[in-house]
Amino acid sequence: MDVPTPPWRTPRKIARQQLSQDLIVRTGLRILDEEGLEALSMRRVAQELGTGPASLYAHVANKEELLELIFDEVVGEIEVPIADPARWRDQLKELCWHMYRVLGSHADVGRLALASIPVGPNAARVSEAFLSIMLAGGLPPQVATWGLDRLYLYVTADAYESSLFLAKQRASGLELDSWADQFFGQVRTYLSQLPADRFPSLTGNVDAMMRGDGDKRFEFGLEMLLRGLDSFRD
Amino acid sequence: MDVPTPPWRTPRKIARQQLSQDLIVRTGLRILDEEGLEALSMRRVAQELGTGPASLYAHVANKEELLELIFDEVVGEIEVPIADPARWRDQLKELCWHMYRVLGSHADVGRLALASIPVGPNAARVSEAFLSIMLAGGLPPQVATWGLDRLYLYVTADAYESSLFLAKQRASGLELDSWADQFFGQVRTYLSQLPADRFPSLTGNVDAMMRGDGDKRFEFGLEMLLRGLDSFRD
DNA sequence: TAACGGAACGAACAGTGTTCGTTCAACGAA
DNA sequence: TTCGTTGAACGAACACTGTTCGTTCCGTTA
Repeated sequence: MDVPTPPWRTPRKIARQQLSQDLIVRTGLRILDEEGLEALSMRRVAQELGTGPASLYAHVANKEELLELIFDEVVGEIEVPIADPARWRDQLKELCWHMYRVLGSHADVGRLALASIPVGPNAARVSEAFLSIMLAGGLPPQVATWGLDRLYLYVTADAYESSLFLAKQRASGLELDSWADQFFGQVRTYLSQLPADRFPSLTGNVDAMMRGDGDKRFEFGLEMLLRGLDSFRD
Repeated sequence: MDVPTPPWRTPRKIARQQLSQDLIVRTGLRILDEEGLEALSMRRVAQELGTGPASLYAHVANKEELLELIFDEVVGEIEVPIADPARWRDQLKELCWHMYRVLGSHADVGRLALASIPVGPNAARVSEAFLSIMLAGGLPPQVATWGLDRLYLYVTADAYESSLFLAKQRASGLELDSWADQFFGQVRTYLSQLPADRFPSLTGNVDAMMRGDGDKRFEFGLEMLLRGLDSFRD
């Protein structure tokens, strides 16, 4: 025989739901994947979990921490190899590509890529892999550690830039192909119409400027970096 | 003998002020330099100009456009050389360093560096300089244009990352040196305390990981890129 | 059983970018 | 000179944001 709730007491909707940091992070990542970074607010996450935004703060310090946790969650998808001295260059390349693809598969995550210091548990794991590969390849420790720093910056910067393009495409409401045609068509027109006397190199190489998609440019830059890194070998 | 304003008409504070896009951009840049990116809101700019935020929209489409214009204003400070075939490598290096320094002198501008497609008038001027130097150095057009793309990404990404550190320092309320000691001390401790069996490379090279300030790392990465670029010469 | 501590929660705060409708002022035509 | 037009300038308001503060709930321990 329960005593009925007095009418002056606000009834709760449901029994309190158990939250956890992991649940919040996974929910955030799902929202980001499906709706984009702009849709990822504390309220949106809370709504998805059937609660209010204030409840999230028992598990994450603030939104910034949530974003860092989400990014590290994604980095957790990166599989890392065991270093092989005979294949260190290929392994570095493959690892960079793998990272590039994982970040690209959660498109808007690129926008978080440069926002955090790589000290999450998964980022440390990936850093260890990078470093061990370079050390196995005979690079001096200082070259390897700085190489790690710069390669990580390169991959995350490329991811960041790609995510910006994607945001523009999404904001346009167009399909990716339509948007790309339009956007890059505009860039081409802009370059073509620059005054040739002041911009002879740009106007004279518009085709070369426009050639190559994101993959090709990433590949080219990576090759630059790896060749440069190789030149520091003893 | 003027007729007095009727009391039912809201009196204007002052005579209407003439605004211009240039004035808004310069004001925005000043606020960003003095108070940081977080303080740069439409309201803050409008306040500084003695008006309301809605007035700015007669001159800039939205905040995003204002930030792009501010960035291009800063890029306008970059002096570009005339390409010299005999010194193309040095010239590239100097241009990158010059750009690095200009971006660094407006510290929070780095946060805008990756946000815009480099098609502003000043960005085009800098792009032309990069490209002409590489072409003068004998690089094939495709290598030069992709090299431009990747070098630009590198410099702006480094600026972005640096500005993040600066934001953390500013948020801490500490002086730069105090904050750096504390922050990097924490990173060092974190690395040192990773389990050595799972992170042998990181834990075995903490000193090398921590060595080198931003300038050194930028220099190293730039050297990687330039050596790599050189390897593509015919 | 009562007290404690941490999780969960709602209300509210201060702030954001932007839009909408209005006012102002300059300019050109009649 | 007057009137109409147009674009700049403006204020009020909207919808939204991250976060804090105070309260309630619930599990654990003494």
